[in-house]
Amino acid sequence: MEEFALHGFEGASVRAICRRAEVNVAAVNYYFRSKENLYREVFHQLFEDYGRPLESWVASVRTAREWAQVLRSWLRTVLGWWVDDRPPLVWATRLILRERWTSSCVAPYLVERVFMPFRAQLERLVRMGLPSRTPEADVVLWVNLALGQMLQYGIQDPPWDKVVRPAGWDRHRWARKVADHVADLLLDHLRFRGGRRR
Amino acid sequence: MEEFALHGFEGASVRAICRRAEVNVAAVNYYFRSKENLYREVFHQLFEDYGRPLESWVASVRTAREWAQVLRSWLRTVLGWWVDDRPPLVWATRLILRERWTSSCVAPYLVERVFMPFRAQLERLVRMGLPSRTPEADVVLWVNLALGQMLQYGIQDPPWDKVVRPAGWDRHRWARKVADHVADLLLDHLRFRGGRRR
DNA sequence: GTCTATATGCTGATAGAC
DNA sequence: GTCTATCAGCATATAGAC
Repeated sequence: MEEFALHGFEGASVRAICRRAEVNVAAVNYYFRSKENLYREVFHQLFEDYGRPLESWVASVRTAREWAQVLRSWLRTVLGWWVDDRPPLVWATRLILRERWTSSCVAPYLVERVFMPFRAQLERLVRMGLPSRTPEADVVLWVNLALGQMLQYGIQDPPWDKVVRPAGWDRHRWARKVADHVADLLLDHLRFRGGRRR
Repeated sequence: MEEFALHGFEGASVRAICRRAEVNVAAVNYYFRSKENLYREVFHQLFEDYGRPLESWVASVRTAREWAQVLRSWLRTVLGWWVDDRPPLVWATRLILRERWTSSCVAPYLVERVFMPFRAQLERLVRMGLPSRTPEADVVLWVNLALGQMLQYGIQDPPWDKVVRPAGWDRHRWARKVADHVADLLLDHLRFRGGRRR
């Protein structure tokens, strides 16, 4: 996972992976048949339950008060994941960002099974704050407003860390500030209209 | 430029570049001394004047009305660049996004000489809408809210294009919608307080 | 199953003919 | 300046000994 996250699919070498795993170089091809299959396996293991723990929060919303709380907590938690620089979260973030801008064979899996369901959670929360006949486009605008911030703050390595965060703020304190800013914005422009079953 | 934009620094091969340029493989090392120097040259040529044409807009703001207009035009124009899929803009976007998440030797140049000045334009516009003693952090929040959208919509290749834009919207019409949404948001929460000389 | 040795191919860089 | 041939090194994958 770490080798792929640091160097990408092409940049990571089977030799380096085997050296770090303390196995011989033939092991990858013996157990996985190819480097590509190993890469797929990494994604399945890393992303199988991505976003799953938050699903119950969204499903439990009943009142306007709960809606506001869950929306804020969801943004705080998820942004917290994206700025986390410890394994395995940092590997997941790096791999998503890599696949987003240079897609490989796993990109369809990542979009369909990981990103779309994850995104659907926020979409559902946003829909609760808009009239029932709101066009799809307006929902997407608000969802992407928030998701754009995830992208922005995922990976804060030099020299780009200077660009993303003011001096004197550590990543976690800043992530909370950003999440609250986005939450305030959403709560300011949306109004709870009751949780609708899909 | 295109080879580096499509495959990255490591993925692009000197042979492929020379084939496409219809020169022999020794030419790169003869003229540039190394592949890395060629890469640097690509960045200098591509980014020397990035964002320059918009600087005069920002400098010309005098009234609240002009401020609102320039802010909106700036966002529309820049987002238009980021969703543009024609050379050389699409190469520039791809290279920025690559360098953002897997930095190489040119990243410091890109941050200092390209991204920071570009970002400073928006920062100046945002500052015009906030009280003079507003903490740095609040300015960064608003600037990044907008810049996060650029990232989000830069490169809309499958399968990620489904994630970013509702069905039935072409990229340019959608980019305008997004820019206006962000502009409305900023104009809603900020108020022109006079352009201050820096 | 585990490992070494090797096959085959591509990489960036360069020596030397023209 | 331009080009071909070649170098040394690394890549994935695999054959075959143990």
